[in-house]
Amino acid sequence: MVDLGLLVKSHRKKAGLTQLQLANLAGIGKTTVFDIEKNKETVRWSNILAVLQVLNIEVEFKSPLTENV
Amino acid sequence: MVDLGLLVKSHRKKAGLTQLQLANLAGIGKTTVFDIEKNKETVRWSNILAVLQVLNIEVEFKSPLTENV
DNA sequence: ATTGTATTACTGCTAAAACGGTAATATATG
DNA sequence: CATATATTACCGTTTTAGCAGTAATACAAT
Repeated sequence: MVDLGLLVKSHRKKAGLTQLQLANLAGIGKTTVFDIEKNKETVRWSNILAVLQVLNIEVEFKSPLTENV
Repeated sequence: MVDLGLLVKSHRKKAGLTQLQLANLAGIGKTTVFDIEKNKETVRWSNILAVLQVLNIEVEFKSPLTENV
């Protein structure tokens, strides 16, 4: 697994956004953005997806069975 | 985005597991496994991770900024 | 067709995530 | 240093995901 929290944080910084701005853009609460950056894994998948979309981050799943997207 | 539900389902089948068995192995409820396979995005990230671990599926995040893992 | 198994669907209850507010700490910036 | 902004942390409240139980439907297999 990758450090999702750090990934989100670095992308947010690169985009020049504060946690609050990112939260608003993603349509979620600031606390949740904070939690995601802290790698709290009990957040909703939908909330993570919302953040990733704003930051233009894609998700890929890989396994020995999948050589595709 | 990929069809995570279908991905989980196909991997589960390949592993010869029922939803209930997968749920038990992942330490979550059968309802949640069902929800994941139905692409319900309001499930907890931790529960998705638990299922992915059992099925040996890895997660990757990609963006124009990340050429690495 | 019938029996068995798996999946899908629905229902309350409970636990906890999400949230805004606020406060304290940290991190700039002048 | 001082001021401003951002981050981290904590706290109630509200919302809701998670869950087991159950029932109904689908799907095999005999």
